[in-house]
Amino acid sequence: MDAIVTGPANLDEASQAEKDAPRDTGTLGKAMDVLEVIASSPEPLRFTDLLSRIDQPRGTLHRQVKNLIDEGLLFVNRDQTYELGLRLLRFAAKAWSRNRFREIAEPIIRKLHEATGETVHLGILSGTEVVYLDKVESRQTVRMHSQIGNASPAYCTGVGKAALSTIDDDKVRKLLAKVTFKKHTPTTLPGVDALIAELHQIRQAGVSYDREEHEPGIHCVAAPVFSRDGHLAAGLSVTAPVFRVPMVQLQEWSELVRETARQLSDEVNARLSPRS
Amino acid sequence: MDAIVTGPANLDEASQAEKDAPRDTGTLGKAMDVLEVIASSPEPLRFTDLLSRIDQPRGTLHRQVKNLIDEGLLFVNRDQTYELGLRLLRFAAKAWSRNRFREIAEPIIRKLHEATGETVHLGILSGTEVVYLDKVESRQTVRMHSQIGNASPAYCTGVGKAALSTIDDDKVRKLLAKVTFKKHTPTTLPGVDALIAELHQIRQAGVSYDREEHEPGIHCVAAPVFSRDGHLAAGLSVTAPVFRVPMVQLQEWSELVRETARQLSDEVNARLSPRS
DNA sequence: GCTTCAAATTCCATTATTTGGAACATGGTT
DNA sequence: AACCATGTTCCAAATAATGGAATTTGAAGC
Repeated sequence: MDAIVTGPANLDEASQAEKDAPRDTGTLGKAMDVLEVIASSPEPLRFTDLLSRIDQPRGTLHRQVKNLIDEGLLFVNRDQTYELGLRLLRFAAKAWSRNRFREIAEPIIRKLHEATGETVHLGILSGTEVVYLDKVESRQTVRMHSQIGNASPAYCTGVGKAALSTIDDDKVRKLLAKVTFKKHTPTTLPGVDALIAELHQIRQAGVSYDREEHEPGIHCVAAPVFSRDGHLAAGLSVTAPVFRVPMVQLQEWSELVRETARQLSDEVNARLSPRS
Repeated sequence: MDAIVTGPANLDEASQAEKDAPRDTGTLGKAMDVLEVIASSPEPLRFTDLLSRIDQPRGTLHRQVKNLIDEGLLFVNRDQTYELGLRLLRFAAKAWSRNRFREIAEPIIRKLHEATGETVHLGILSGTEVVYLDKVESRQTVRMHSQIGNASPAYCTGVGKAALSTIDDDKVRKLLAKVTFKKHTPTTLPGVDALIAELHQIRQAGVSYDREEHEPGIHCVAAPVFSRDGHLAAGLSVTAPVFRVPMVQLQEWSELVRETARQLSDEVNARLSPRS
């Protein structure tokens, strides 16, 4: 398959999305906005809560919600709060099992895990976020699945910065124009300028680091995956807790990580060819 | 949360869905049909393939597909075939991690796994299919995730038949009116009448068996999870290969499985109360 | 058991979006 | 170079979505 960067259209159009030109996906877009609000809310929402968060009249929103429910994309709890529906799970299972990029990457990231003994992530850029497509970790069966499919901001993760490094500066600026750089930890990058500066370093070094920028106590070394024509912005990383694995160790792994990512890039470009 | 049976609306309306009254979800419904066609196709589809499978004029379908792509629900490969988009993965990850039914069930199915040593599944009815919400299995890290979110027909799986047994006969008939009973193996039930007859036995016994009805060489014992007002039709099962675990062993486990399911039912009814 | 009030749901004339046929572009192949 | 299959754009007509207001529901207080 040959994944393309998804999310708010492709990179070129990404800027004029959001509020200015309200993303012309018509009725579908409005329905997805509802799903997005529900997905992003920490606590369950009732109808009135939705109403206050979405700029739509009662009747309209009500019908949209009803349609989403009828389609299995949303379900109603007994206490009249809403949750994402099971049909989304079903779709995602198919999306994942058929994703050729992930499939090609699997043996490669497994090897990287065996070499380092630490958790390895494979992530791909979707809009301004990184979605984790796969991971390999030591023991741990619990929370195993919850990680896959999770999205994190690109600007504060190793994989995210690696992925962004495959994109031109000005496109990165456009893409992240609407993103607020939330300070998750003391080392989180403060804004787009600092990020662009770091991307230059990443392009030179071929690896990126997350220096506890997203979660305190967790750092990682990552490297970008290049696809021939830039239709895919992705990266892989080795992640570890600071207390067990010092930065020096990550730096020692950097060459291995970069080489592994290069190998994956080659495989992807060979096997996800146009006209396979 | 307190999951309700999703899919083609609730059970009462399920019958008049599909073709007769073409499921009045308007534009959204048509968009989801496109996703469904792509999700259900074994091989990648190009635009013309889609066109032949969906009864829509060129221009219309083209705009629908474009909207789906802009929303990140679909992506285009370099060879112009379509796949489900990463945004679905992201939604599903949230849906799963927030699902309280699954959360409540986790320790319980884990215990069942420890007692039997075999694979345990937790499934919930969505339309006419069973979606696997969770599973616990022995070793195996590979393909771990692909199973979760997968859907199988309800009529030929242990969990599916258990879930259906919590629903009145006539509602089951309505629900399955449009389903074709595909003969996956020699023992697959031939039709709805045979199924209803078996559901009677299941209600009496409190457990259901999948006697290699879905996959040759695989059988299982399952039991239904009852929710107070029938807003949730689910089941759990212990699955094993025939060559290693004989039917007699499954029968010995039946009491344990039934008891475990009863325990889960109690927890669910206590903790997913209306007005939590 | 009755009243109250907020929340959810339904209704329908108006308005905006989707539709669909046909013309136009593209790019790979003979 | 011409062809053919596939993908893309356009716009008047048809259809579906909109949104304000009325109605129903149901939980908590009197």
